[in-house]
Amino acid sequence: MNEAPKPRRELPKAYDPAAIEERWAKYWVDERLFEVRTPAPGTSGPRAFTVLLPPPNVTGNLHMGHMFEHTETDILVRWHRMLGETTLWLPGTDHAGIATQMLVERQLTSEGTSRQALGREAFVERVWQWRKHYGGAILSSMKRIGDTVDWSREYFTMDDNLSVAVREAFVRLYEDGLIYRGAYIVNWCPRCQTAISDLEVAHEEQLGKLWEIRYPVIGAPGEFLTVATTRPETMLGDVAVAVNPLDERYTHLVGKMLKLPLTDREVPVIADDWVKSDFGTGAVKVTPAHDPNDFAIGQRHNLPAISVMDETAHMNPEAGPVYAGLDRYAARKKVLEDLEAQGLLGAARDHVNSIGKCARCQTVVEPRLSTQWFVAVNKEPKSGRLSPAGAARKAVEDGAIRITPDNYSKIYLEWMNNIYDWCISRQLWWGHRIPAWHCAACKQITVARQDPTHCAHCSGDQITQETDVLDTWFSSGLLPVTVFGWPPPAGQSTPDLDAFYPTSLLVTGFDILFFWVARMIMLGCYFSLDAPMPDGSPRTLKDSVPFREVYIHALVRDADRQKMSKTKGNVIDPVTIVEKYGTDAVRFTLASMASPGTDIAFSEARTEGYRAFANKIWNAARFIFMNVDNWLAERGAHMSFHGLANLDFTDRRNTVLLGYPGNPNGSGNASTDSGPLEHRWIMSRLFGTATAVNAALENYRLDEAAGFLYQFFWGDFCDWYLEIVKLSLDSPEPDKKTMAMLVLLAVFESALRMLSPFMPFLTEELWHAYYQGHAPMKSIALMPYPRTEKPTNDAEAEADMALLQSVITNVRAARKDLGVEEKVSVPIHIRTTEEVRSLLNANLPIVSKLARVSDIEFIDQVPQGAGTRSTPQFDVQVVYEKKVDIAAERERLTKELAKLEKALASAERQLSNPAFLDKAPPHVVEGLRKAQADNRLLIEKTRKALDDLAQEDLG
RNA sequence: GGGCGGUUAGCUCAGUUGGUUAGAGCGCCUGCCUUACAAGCAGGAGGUCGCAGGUUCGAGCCCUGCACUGCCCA
Repeated sequence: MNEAPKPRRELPKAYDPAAIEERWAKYWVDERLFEVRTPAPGTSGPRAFTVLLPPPNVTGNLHMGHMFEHTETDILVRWHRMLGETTLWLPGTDHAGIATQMLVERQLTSEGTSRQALGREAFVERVWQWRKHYGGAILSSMKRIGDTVDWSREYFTMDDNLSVAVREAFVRLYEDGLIYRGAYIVNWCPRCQTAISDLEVAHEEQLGKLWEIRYPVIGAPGEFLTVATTRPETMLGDVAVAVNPLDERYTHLVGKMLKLPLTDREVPVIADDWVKSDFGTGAVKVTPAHDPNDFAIGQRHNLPAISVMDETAHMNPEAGPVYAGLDRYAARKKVLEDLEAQGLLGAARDHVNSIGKCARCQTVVEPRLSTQWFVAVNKEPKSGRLSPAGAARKAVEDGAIRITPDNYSKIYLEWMNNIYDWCISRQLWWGHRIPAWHCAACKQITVARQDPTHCAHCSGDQITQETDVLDTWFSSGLLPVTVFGWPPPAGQSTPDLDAFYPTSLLVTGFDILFFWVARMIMLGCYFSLDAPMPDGSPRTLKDSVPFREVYIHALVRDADRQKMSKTKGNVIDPVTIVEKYGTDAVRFTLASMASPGTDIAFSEARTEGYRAFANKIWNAARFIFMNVDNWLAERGAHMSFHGLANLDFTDRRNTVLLGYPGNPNGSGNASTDSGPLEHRWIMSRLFGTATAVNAALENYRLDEAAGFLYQFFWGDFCDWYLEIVKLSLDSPEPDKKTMAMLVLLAVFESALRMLSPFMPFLTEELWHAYYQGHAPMKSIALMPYPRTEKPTNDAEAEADMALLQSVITNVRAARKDLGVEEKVSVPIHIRTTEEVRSLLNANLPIVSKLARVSDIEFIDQVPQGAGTRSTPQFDVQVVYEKKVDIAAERERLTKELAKLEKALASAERQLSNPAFLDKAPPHVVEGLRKAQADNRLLIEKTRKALDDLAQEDLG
């Protein structure tokens, strides 16, 4: 077992993330702190919280989007773990068929060879080699940024066990009638030479032309039907021209034949509703083999489909000898020239059309007629279950899956309602090869779990395996069940499915809501039904979902809100930023900007700010350690955690304070109920912050949670509490000092735990330093998260402290008005109530120290004018002889007066309205009355101050 | 063309079921090397909440229209 890296108790003056982060990152992995054993069957442990990592592409590197996604997930995962749940975050990568194949092929090209030269088997072996050597880059980055995943369960979609499951799933869907093979128009990438799914096509608006071509009408010399097209080269594959049946311009032509220019074919004029009369000329050429809409028309009218291009988007012999061999764009040029020459080319108009490009290589996609494998997502299987898409809709409609932000549910359902059959075959070599065999004799297909030797239909042995592989998303869509051991033995479940399925949460980006999320839901709901519930009862839709919650995170953009892209050159590499500012600062930046549904404009300035925050905490720790070490040394004691020995980890009603550490005398009750104000106040703020942070995390408001922590640590703890507590730490009274020490330590320890999910490295370092090698756990990440069932805020302490702060701030401001030097202590005069007076008297040292006040005199009337500040509760005057900047003072007072008068007017308007008094809730009316009274007084005082100023100016 | 969002301080964003004088971070201005922290401390400036109507005692928030803008789908 490794010792925890020894944190230095004597901290360097400045926080240096580079010095600590790699050490802890390695420690977390080496110690296997976040591995989760499968609970033994029948045991009922604490609730499990399970998250499946959306598998990054095995060829990929960590980019800002990953960093953000992982930060959000890790915060939530660490939080749940610290709440005592059995927390499993499962990492892995997918085999990324097209991307990986492309990459290795590029290597081969540079070596002067090719995939074809190598042959399929050797090529696949080569890809495995590549994966072994380079495929883990992103996983290393995950380790570096501290993702608390269970590395022992890491998966890869091409692993043996997952491959067996993928094959089983394919065979099952085929047997259930949900997988079929058919000839359809698919999106074909001529560069990748494979079919790709609808989702892998990115549409782009592009300025093109709409050409008009005249098709001669047969039997009517001189008459033409003019069609409009954006892709003239496809006319060589036309089989008809379609017009709208209601379009009177063309009714007389329907049924007639046209001469197809540049060919010797004749094609009919048909009527179809789909044609829009107001588009182009109202007549469209029909090319079923090269356009999805035309394909549909072709189906409706029983037209043939003539493919005029090959798989590389060059014209084939069907296009005719003149054009065969030309690239599609060269062919377009030639077709246009030839039409022009024959006088058949009409007008060419500018036209913005949407061009589909391959999401991988940006090549313009060619709709292509080919034979592919499909999942019939809208079909109900023979078993009578819901169709995959039907179940996936119902799961969200019924709330079995909750999507956050919830407007994505609508988008999801909208999309699911319009989903088409899913093309799952890819013409690649890298991937799960489709387990289907074609029989040369009877032409039938045999789909089997074990490689067959004979055709299942005619028993012939002339069978060859299908060459296509499966879409990567098919295997990643199965992950939620396959990573837990699906398929189970017949009629049974698996221990992992029992313990971890359905998973609790999926954190992912909007862009793969359909790519992957919808597919996981379809496949998860389908296949998990095989496994009964842990108690043996049948699984229903509610428990068949792959996850109960989906949190859709936003996009990370650059500081100018531009999408990051390699072509724009504005990509921010998270690793570079991490090295510059520290992982914690980057994580905190992302968390604090993670308002659900809003894209993040990532700015380094912001990260710099949060590095300053980390430094602030670092230095607070330095200060605390310096003091506590002296104090301990005086007693010959060291830090320990007596309270923890008795800590019941299952009693999670209150984990804000885990007992008071470092209490070497066994005495010194740290109860603060009646203690000094600052202790009661900081405790109240601590509990209040814990409540707020937990509530925010509950609602995926990481931005709010980060904000609360920032405010507490910097605002409350450092700016106020530490400054005040210095008085007690320097106190000659031992009891006072002990109490301060204990509260300070307890609050700091708790605050570190609260911050830990957000800044795991810094807090780990400081937490270990805190315990000087006597830490109660191997990691702060295994400690209970500060939480309390009953919010125990001390309203009185908070109100008193607010007043004290107000006095201090007003004195500081008045000092500035008079130009008092920072170091100089000055006497003040205060006019206030008896109550405030006694509060101030009880806390005189605080006011003296924080506002640099030498003496306080309570008087009945404070003169208005420079150096005086007024609030509803008090008037305070800084007594100091110095010339004031009259112009500046007048400006300030004038502005102040305007503000007050505006507020007063607003209050008076409302209070004089009977309807308002009648209908507004009492506390609003009361508040307004009080504000009105206060403002009247303050206005009077401000006016007086202005008058005095005028006098002074004259004098 | 269909759908979904956005418009609040110089920048990036919060703003709970409508309720008292709209907040934060960064940036900016002024003064301070006060022994935890100059990656700091203290004080300060800055917004008629895109525009126009409407509902309401009361609108940044609800409704209608408009303008600008982003994304997804076809």
